[in-house]
Amino acid sequence: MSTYKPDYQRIADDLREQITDGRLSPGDKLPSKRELRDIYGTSAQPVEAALFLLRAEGLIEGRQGKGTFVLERE
Amino acid sequence: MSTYKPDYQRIADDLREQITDGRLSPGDKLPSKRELRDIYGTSAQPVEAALFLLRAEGLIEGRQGKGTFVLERE
DNA sequence: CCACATTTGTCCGTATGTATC
DNA sequence: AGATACATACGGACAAATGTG
Repeated sequence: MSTYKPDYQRIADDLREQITDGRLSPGDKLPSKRELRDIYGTSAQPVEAALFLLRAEGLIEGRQGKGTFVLERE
Repeated sequence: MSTYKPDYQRIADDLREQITDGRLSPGDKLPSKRELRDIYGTSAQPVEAALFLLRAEGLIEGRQGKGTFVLERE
């Protein structure tokens, strides 16, 4: 057995936890993708996948030229 | 205004429709990623993103070495 | 057991488009 | 005009699992 999780999953889990436990509130801006890349020590791809996942979950929304923001809970 | 949709969205929509309207049934195997690439005339990336999305939606499941299969509806 | 082909999953680097400031 | 930032796409690479010989 293995406890391995891909980078994008760890990033998504970490950000999701920050959102659900209130460290990130609706309307808050997430770090930029470049910053997330540096924070997690990966390339752009895992960051993209993590944000893609959280978008699909309806937790965040990206706004071109502005940033990525936490959405209101449905 | 524009009706543009990215490739991965078109692929995901097409496959999702095939699943929900019964052309693809639970247990059925989807075309391989290589085949999907050729079918939709894209590179691997949009195909990956489409399957990633449908996986997140719980519609399909990938099995390494075997293929991608339609799941039972929950 | 080993070699090989197939297939899914993940990651890297790079480039382009679009929108904002 | 330039910098910043998100979104999408291309090409290439390697790991893991499966099946066949």
